Amino acid sequence: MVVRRQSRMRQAIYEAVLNHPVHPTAEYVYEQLKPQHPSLSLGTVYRNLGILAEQGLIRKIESQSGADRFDGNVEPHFHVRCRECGRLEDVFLSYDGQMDAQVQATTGYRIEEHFVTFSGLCPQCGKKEK
Amino acid sequence: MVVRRQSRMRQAIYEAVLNHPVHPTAEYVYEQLKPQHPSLSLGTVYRNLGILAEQGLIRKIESQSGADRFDGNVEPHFHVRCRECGRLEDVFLSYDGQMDAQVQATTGYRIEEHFVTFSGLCPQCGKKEK
DNA sequence: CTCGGTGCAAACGTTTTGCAGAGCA
DNA sequence: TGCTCTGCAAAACGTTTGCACCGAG
Repeated sequence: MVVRRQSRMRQAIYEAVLNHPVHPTAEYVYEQLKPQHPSLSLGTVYRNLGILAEQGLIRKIESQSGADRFDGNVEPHFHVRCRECGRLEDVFLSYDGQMDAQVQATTGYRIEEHFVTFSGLCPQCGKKEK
Repeated sequence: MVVRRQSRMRQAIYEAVLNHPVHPTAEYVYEQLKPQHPSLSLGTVYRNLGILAEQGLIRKIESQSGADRFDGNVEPHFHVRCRECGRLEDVFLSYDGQMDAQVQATTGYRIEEHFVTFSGLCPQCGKKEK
């Protein structure tokens, strides 16, 4: 890997992901930082989110239909997504590493991790649907 | 929902997904059907895959980095993806519906289902990496 | 001074959409 | 005949990349 220098922009992008309660998209991070950093470009946001994910400082979460999201919490944890409004939140359940071993034995894959995503309706959308 | 008519094209697209061992992309379905249906267009494939998924006849699987994949198996089951070559296969583990209830209780979401994706190296890529 | 970071804009791959015509009920 | 489905092409969308300049070390 290339040796990375310290850069104010990357630090700001990192903090924007860390400090945000939701799991922001690249576009969202861009809009958050644009006021304080008028020269910022979207390409830089994408580049740095990619670098940060590669370094293991943040995680990239693929979102079904729509833009990728990023997560400042790198501990194993799961997510719940509202199928109506797309809201994505953390779920704290114990990570069952035994499942990885079990799948590794039956599939022949060298399993490194697994992701769990719950899907349903968030409280707001659940009310509307009734 | 709009009342759907029967269409040969949609039926053919449905069968292409069902009869295929892997989890095909829209592009792949298109290439499979093009020889027998020279007038077929990619837009029609996308439209019909969307309709079939909406009707619950197939499932849409979001694939991290790359094109969406479709799955003719609508029974709850999980997937394993090779992080190197992107191969996606089924994993048969018992579906734990209790987890849904547990998450519903702690998050307030009305949970309908959950998805599990294992990630690692497939046997071929595992060999290369050694 | 060197080499990584940045802004800008163009390009990319995937998916969606507007339209006019074909086809099912 | 109604309204859906289709092909086509253009456009939308999220993301990546080439380039020239800026800036950290």
